Amino acid sequence: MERYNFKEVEERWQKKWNDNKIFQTEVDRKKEKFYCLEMFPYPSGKIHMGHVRNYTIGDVLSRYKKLKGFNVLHPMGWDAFGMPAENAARENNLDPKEWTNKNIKTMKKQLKRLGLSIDWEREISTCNEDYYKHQQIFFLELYEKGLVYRKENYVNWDPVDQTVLANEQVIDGKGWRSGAIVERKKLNQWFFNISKFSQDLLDGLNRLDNWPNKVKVMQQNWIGKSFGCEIDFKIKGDLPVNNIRCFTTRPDTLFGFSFLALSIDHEVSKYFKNDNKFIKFKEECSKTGTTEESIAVGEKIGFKTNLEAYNPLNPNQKVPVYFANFVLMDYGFGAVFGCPAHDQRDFDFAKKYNLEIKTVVRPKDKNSDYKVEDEAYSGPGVIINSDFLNGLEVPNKSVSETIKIIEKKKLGKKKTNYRLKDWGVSRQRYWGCPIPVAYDEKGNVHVIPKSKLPVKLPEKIDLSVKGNPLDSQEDWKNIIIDGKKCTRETDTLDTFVCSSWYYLRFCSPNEKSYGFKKDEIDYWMPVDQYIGGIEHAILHLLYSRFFMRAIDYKNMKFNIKEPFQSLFTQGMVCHETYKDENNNWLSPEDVEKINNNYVQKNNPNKIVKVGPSESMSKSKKNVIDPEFIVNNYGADAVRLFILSDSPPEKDVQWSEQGMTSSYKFIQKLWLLHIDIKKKFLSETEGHIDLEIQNFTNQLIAKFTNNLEKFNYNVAVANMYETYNYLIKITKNKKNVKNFIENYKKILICFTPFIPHFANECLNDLGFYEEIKWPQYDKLALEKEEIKFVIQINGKKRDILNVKKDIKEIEVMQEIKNKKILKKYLSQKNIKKIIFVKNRLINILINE
RNA sequence: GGGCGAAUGGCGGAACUGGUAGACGCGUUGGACUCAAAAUCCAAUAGUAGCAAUACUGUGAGAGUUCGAUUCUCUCUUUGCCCA
Repeated sequence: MERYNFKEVEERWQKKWNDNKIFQTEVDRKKEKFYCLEMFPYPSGKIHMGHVRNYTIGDVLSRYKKLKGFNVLHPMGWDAFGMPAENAARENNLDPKEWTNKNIKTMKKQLKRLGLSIDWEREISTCNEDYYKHQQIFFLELYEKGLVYRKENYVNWDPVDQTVLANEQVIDGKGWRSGAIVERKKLNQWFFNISKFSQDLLDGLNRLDNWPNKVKVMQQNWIGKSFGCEIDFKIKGDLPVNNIRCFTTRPDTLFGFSFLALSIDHEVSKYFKNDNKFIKFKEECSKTGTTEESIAVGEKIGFKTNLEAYNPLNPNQKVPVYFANFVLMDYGFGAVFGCPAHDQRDFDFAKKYNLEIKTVVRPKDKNSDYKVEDEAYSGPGVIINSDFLNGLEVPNKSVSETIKIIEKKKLGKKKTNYRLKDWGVSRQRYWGCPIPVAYDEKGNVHVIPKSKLPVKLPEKIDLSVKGNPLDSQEDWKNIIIDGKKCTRETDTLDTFVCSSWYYLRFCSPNEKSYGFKKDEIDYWMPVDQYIGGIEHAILHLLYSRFFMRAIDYKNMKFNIKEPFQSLFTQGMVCHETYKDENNNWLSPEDVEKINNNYVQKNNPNKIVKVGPSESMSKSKKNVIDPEFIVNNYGADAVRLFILSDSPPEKDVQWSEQGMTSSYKFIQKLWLLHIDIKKKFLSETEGHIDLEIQNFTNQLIAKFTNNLEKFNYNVAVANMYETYNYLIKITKNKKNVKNFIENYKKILICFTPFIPHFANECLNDLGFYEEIKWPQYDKLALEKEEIKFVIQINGKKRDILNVKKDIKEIEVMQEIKNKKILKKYLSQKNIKKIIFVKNRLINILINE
């Protein structure tokens, strides 16, 4: 029997698509566009199963939309700057550029082998000068518009590697690479003024109807809008300080006030700069990281000043003023009032320094004797022990009423606060986009003129030095601007900047003068469907939303504000984890299943411990190499399997059996195809078979619906159902004139999933014209005969095959003839009959 | 601690708007083919009882609304993710 040679067929079709430039796209204003974008990969070496899943989901959608007649833009590129390249280069004494480009070459070949419908003419790579040149122009434009600025800020500093770490590189307070305890250090850094758009970014979420609610909620929390009030506290002491301004969201707890805490960077600190004890305290503080978590978990320490603050609502009360390590300058005004009874951090602090803990809120189910004892109470309740605030409901009434009183007494005013902070974009790294500025000897900023862009990265660098390699590139660093000796900025841009506008570049990938062409943006944008992992729910997606606004700000006049119309977040690919007797991870390749026991392949006496299924990761060795799978089973089979077992938004469990069954399914489809072709292709004389016509019509309806709703796993199930049906009728039916016509429609439905196979079969039937998504007949869906359910007292007792639109009386007639129902209905009183047209009848009787 | 989601056979999962629960796949069991195995094909497969027709139970637990609830409401349990 002829076997289906997936390798030969798939490579032939891929060549054909490539040679005929099938997926190349141009602006065509007569056609409706569809921009399908998957998050572009980091070129780490080889593609992994997560990529296969992500890009297959996007490919099914792109192919479907193309068949529906849309002008589909489906591009691909590389998020090519970043630390792994620098690290790999350092370890292996390579050039990061060479390393990256080699990986891109490999991965591109692997992606092509999957048969993705990508317009490779639009390929971009963020580490190319013709990409980052435009990014530098954007940077300067944002600088001119006042959306970029420089300020001193704290960073996580690894004292061993002499480098700055991102928050996620700090693990348990230690550097991920060196293991050194991370310090807080102040550095001059560049910032994007994203917080300027806080409200706009928040408002924009309301218009994103096709985003998962989860992601919108996460962004909303990240932006963190809160209402509160700023209050001026009067200060007594021997320093020239009269007032300290605080921000608080809980002014209603002012009567529980027992200390005032300042950030060590608060301007009051200038009076202590020569105080040795304070200097020591500052050093202590620098040992805590900068993340909100490390501050919450870490020990709270304070430095008592000789100042005292008056309670604005109770001028008889005076409390001490401290510097404290849990107050950051970024929040409010770097000063908070402490109410230990109702804030855990304040509580910890008060316990340590023996400060008063005064309860001013009681839970609703407690009486006014309630006292906070072991931990702070921050829940809802009623105000107590607070003079004129007593009895107010916490938090809704109490906060707003207190603010009113404070405003009336002119002690402070209502204020909206956002948690979202400006985006620090400076990275002390080589392998990133250079920031196009320089500094003169006095430290003044000079921008590099646009005509001198791009500022290219120096080619031959010494990566073995500690810290940022660019710092030691003297010949690159020193330049003359306007006759002045200047030094280049040696920090490079956060790679999130590169990915914040790549979706725009795809619209005009070859435009030389600017990052994109406005009229092409107007045609292609927004991205109609964006697909990627949930891990980018906040940063990347928020930065992209910001960038769109920042570019538009003051000049561009985009038609749209939001870059991504719809967002789909796909689940991860998981696999069981294996360990040997010494708890070393084992790869699935080294594990074998014999008689329901897992053993090591080369050593069947050694038992393997099977752990839970977790997302594939190199460190746990539970990875399956897509290249190996594609070579063994073919691209179509992999595409089919990766979509078949779970809904795309959920995690999928990799299974060898599942993979094999997808492979076998395609082989079976091929045998079926040969049978159908033999039996029905030359059939021009026979009859028109209504059954297959109905089946096909229903299938198209189901398939269309499932594709529209991303129910790809259900669509795959529809494919199996179709096979089961076709195999049956191919045997039983003969002389059917319309068999092939319907079969062709079915094959077209299959093309988004298994494009090589389905196109091959269509050609094999002599079908060479451009394929279009088949239409279905809505009226024909409502069949003549329907299944009608008979319920007695709400329980299903029988199913009748009846004609459509049957009347209640007719159903009752039918029922009377049914033996089974007689035993339920004879000599019983019918209380009530519920008749639902074309569905069921429910007869209620007395038992 | 807060927010959001999830819970359906041995497993992954399906079920349109409240109307036949378990589609489809995997696994398992039995059979055919074979000297044998693999592959392939056929059949069965929620549980309990029964030779069977069939009956009863059943969508995490408990209540509620309804003629009827996997679906809607409330309470609880477990669990995942994000934030702290």
